[in-house]
Parts: sequence; structure tokens; C-alpha cells
Amino acid sequence: MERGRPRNFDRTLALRRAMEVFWERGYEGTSLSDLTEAMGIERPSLYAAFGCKEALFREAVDLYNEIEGVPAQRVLETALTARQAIETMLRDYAATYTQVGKPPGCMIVLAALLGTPQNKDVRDHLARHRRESRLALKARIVRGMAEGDVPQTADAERVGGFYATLLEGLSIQARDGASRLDLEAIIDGAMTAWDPLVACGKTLPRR
Amino acid sequence: MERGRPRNFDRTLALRRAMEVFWERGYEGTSLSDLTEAMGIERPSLYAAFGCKEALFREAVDLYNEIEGVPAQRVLETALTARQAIETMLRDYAATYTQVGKPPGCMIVLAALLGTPQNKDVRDHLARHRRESRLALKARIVRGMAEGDVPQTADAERVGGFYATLLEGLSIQARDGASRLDLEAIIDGAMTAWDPLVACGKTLPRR
DNA sequence: GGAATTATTTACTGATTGGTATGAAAAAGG
DNA sequence: CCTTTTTCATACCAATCAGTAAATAATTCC
Repeated sequence: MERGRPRNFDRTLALRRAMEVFWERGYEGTSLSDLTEAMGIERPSLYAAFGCKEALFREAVDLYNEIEGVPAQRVLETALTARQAIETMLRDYAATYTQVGKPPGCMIVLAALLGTPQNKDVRDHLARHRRESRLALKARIVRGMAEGDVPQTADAERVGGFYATLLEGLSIQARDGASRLDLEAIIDGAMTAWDPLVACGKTLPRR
Repeated sequence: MERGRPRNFDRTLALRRAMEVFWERGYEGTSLSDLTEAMGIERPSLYAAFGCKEALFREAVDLYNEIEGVPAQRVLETALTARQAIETMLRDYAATYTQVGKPPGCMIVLAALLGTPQNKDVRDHLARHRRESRLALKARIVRGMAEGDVPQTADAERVGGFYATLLEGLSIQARDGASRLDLEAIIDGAMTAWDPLVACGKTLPRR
């Protein structure tokens, strides 16, 4: 059984609030005072519950990934073809990047891109997340090639890199004020590239 | 004639050093101590020569744009066709994003993306630069339509948005360690999209 | 009820932030 | 030479940064 005074705030809710501030302002742009204010708790409570700023950020990233990332990533597995998978994933992300009442763009892409050398660990953490996303994208194309819905000629590395780059670009567009329809139009464009992209393969003529 | 003690350091060189630090660490990730150390001058000299941190940053952005941005943007005007213009621009940027001895990616894209509310002006400043780049891209497509090398059916907004998004994504790829060849491969992919992209026009079938 | 345990509040820490006051040093004009 | 003008280096400023010490308050176990 639990001993001592029970915590009198909702840890999960407080973490959610922290996530939103980090998502909006980034890791270094968010101060402890910003966090305690948004979470509705005092500083020592934050440290007791989450350890330190960096640990709180990592938990916030995990929560973000769970809420916003995993659902969009899941279709990568469930969709029947690689093309369907990637298009649906892109459109799902376009939706999450432009939700009203939430910061635009992807927290994992935006929240710790540049900064002081002493926060390199935080940036690397997000960079690893992005790397995994790229690998998942590429893996889905490889799977499509194995299952026959993507031509054997395709260069999975190139196709995956292309769509990963576009996806990360969408976060910046969203920060710059692009609407969901704007992002959808860009995705339309990217999807028209699918057929020639998977067709041309590794030996692409240059210029 | 000049009166008084002459300045004892090369202002342009100092600005260049400041640019490199801002480019590497971003606006908020760079402290005045970082700057004075990199510039080889003391704090009051910095303030006398540049005003304040934000003014110095804006000058650094201008310098960056002059050195890294303008040359790549120029081909947008000089190239004979819209397609040539955009492809060459993308490849020029891929080169600048991966120069050895310089920070990877684009300073204008990366250096002030998220942060505290009190630095909103700085972020808006870079956002305006990005907006102009997008408009220039779109304008080049419109020109191509007028000159006949791009079909009248094309949707300049969509095509421009697509390549602008990809270009901004390339900065993140570069920060994540992508080589010039990696970026070139992604650009290869993006250019295979050109024909279907300019062909399909505004009435694109959805899904 | 009392002891033990944990959370909360208040106030504080040393370090660092962007930005300056001050006076010495170095040049030019007369 | 001496005054004027500007820059330089040292030292400093209040504010904020992330993180804590200490005491009080609230709960459970016995």
C-alpha cells in the first residue's frame, strides 16, 4: 500500500501540459517557470515527479509520439500497399500538424533542432526518433517490393528518403502558417511522383 | 577625416564569425559569450559595432543570404526553363547545405524556428525570408508557363509549394547527417515528379 | 493517537543571461 | 604639445536560468 501524503495533481495531465509547451516553444525555449505555470504545480513537485528538465522533456516526447506519432505510423503497417501506406501516413500527419488548439508541425522534428552544445543529448534523442521514422518508411517500401505492389526496380532508399524529407518539410510549412489544405495540396504533388519514382530505380539519368 | 581611435578588429570578419555561430547553434542557442569568443572581441565592442544581439543576428542573416542564398537563388532567374531553374537551385542548395567546415543545412530555415515568445520578432524575420523564397519559386513557374516551357495546365502554387517544402526538408536531412550525395538522390526523386506534377494541374484526383 | 512517509510551499542557491558604466588607451586635429 | 574623439578592457548590473534546502502539511501504517 502507498505510504505518505498522496500527490495532489494529475501527473499525466501535467505531463500533457508540459508536452504542449515544449511542442510550442522547443526544449531550450521553454523555461522551468513556463513549465510549472502550464502544469499548475510548483518547482519541487515537478522535480519530484519527473527528475529534471531533460527527463521531463523525454517523457513529453514519448507522450507526443504515443498521441500524435504512433497513430500515423500505424497505417504504415496496416495499409495494403506501400503507396496507400505512405499516402495515408502523410495525410494523417498533415492533419496532426494543423490541429486547432495545438502547436503546428511535429514536435519531434521541431522542438530541438539547433541549440547550445550542452543540450546535444536532447537533440540527438530527437534525431534518433527521426531516423527511425525514415527507416520505417524505407522498410515499408521494401515490404511493398516483396509483396509485389512496388516494382523490383525501385530504389527503396531513394523513395523513402524523398518522402521522409517532404514529411519533415511539412512541419516547417505548418509553422509558417500553412493550412491543412495547403499541406494536402503538397502531398497531392508528392504522390503524383510515386509512379515515376518507383519505376526509375537506382540508375536514374542525371540532368 | 575620421576622428578618434580606429576600430581594432575587422568588422566584416567578426560578423562572419558571428554568422557561423548563429548558423550552428541558432539564435537562442548562441550566448553573447559564445559570440564574443568567436568574434575575438569584447562585449562593449560588439555592442558599439552592432547594437544588440538581435541586430547582430539580422546582419548575420543578411550576410548568410548574400553568401549562401543569393547565388543559389540567382539561377532561378538565369536558367532557361523553369525545370532547369528549380533543379539547379535545389542542387546548389544541396551543395551549400553540406559544405565541409560549415554548419549543415540552411541558417534561414533552422536558426530560429521555435523559441520563447519574446523572440517572436526574430522568428518572424526568418519566416518572411522563407516566404519570399517560396514566392520566388512559384513566380519562376508562372514565368515558365508564360514562356511556354511549362504547360498551361500546371498549378504554380502546388508545384512551388511542393519544391519549397522539399527544399526546407533538405535542411533537416543535412542536420541529421545526410551527405551531399544523399541530398542529390532525394532531389533526383523530386525531379522525376516534375512531368506528372506540371501536367496534372489543379484538378488533381484525390486518392 | 502516534510514528513514519511523502508532497507541498516558500525561499533560496550559484551560474548565466543580455546589456552597461567607467576609466584607461590610442589615435587625429589643432 | 594638448584637446577631442572614439575604442578598448575590466568590472559590473538586474533578471533569469535550472535546480534545492528546509520546514510544513497531509496521508497511511501500526
